Amino acid sequence: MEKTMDKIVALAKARGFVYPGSEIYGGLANSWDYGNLGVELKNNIKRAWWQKFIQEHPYNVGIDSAIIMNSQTWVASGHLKGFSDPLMDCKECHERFRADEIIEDYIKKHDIKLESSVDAMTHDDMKKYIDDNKIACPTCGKHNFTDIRNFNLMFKTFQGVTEDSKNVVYLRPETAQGIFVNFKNVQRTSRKKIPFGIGQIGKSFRNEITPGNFIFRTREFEQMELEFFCEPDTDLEWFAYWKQFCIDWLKNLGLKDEELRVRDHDAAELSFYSKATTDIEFLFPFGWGELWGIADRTDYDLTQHQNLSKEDMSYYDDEKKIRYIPYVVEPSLGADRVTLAFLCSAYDEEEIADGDMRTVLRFHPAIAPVKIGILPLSKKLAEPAEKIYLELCKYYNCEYDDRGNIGRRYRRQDEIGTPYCITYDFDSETDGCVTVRDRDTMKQERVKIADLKAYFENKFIF
RNA sequence: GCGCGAGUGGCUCAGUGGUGGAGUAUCGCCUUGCCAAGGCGAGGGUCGCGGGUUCGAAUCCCGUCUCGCGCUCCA
Repeated sequence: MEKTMDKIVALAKARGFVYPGSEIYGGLANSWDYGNLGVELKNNIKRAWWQKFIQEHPYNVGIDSAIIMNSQTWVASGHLKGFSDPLMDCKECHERFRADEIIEDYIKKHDIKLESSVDAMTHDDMKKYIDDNKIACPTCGKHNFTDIRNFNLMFKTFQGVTEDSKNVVYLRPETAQGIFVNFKNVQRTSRKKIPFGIGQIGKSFRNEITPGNFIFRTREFEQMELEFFCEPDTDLEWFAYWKQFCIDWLKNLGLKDEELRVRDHDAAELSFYSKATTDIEFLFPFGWGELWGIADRTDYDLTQHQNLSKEDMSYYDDEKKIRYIPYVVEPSLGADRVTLAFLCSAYDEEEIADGDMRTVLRFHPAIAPVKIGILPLSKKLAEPAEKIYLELCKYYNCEYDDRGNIGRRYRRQDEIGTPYCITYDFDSETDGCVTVRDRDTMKQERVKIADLKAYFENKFIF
């Protein structure tokens, strides 16, 4: 079986997982909408994350912070500076470069010492320096660049009705900062002692120049982040702990060993704030892609906020009688890309009889958008079957379908990844039983209608 | 932003100057009664948009928009 993005994107659209965004207006590049099944799948995944990381984890609590924050937040976090790149194009060969990098390369090559650092230069300074020194295009060797334009990767907007620069605000590029600025609040109200963690699920926005690969990289995306606060010098132990915890979560929900790999960042790749970073990657049809970044952020963020806000971010340990700014280990997971990973992993085409193919999404029952399909064998049996549906959908997301023949309806449920189908047949009238068919084993079992709720009780937990 | 490619029912596509089609999907009826069956029928498209050439344009020409892929970015 060949698993391709084309097939998965087509199935996603055809069955209501994901549609192209704003389609009736010709679409909007790289925006996607979750459909009737997609929202169930994604919600189930988010719920599964919340359950293991917050609800069942004695150390952690959750919050939900605002998307638009005081802009000082982004000064402290470094985003206002670091997310902004001076870009220019070579008019000769149309390659695009970062002006600061071209200058850095040039001074390194010629062993020149600048009076001030490149970071301190304005765009005009950089342009002038490049022109004065006739720095050549690294690709074609000519010197004919466009002006430098600023690419800020944060979405900018205005709070209030006037477009006054004083009111400039940004859509958050990560959910983490909403946790850091609330560190004191949550610690106080939850009465947690260190070590403890604060988790959050929410949308973030980055004006990426190159998004792509379906919902893998989009400008608007959802994150599931945990910021775990611990004592300095215990960070590496917790780093290892969370790394394993994340891997276990993915595997328990059905991702396979051969689809996952763990990649540690080397020194050159590490972000300025991070002491250690590990990516958990998934093998998508287009190649390996990062799902989960686990970073040791040290005390960087809390220190930055303390310095800028003048608010004390330290924690006092009553038992050890020591005061410190906590270290932070951050497992950060992309909700959209992990949804895509589960979709890709679940996709299967199977030959069930000679030449008879079916497409199956083998979701773990816990994340399957529809848990039970209820299918009367004949339309004449619609009424009692509907009664079963109305009872079961109080507990599980169910779908009732009496259209077309029974085989077609089974296949349809297979295609959306429904783990169980209930068939009400003519015998049900007399023996009070229905047939429950398992998606993966294709085995059928007679179950008393009265026992159905209990029968499914433990099928959808993980 | 640059380069390449593509826009015709929900989907896949045919139609290359003369009254817009097929398969599939959807919906209805009949038949069947446990794995995409059969029959009959229905709905659904100003052919991305604008202009030009022509008696006549989905088709030729010009422009434009949108999408996809690649590149620079992914603190």
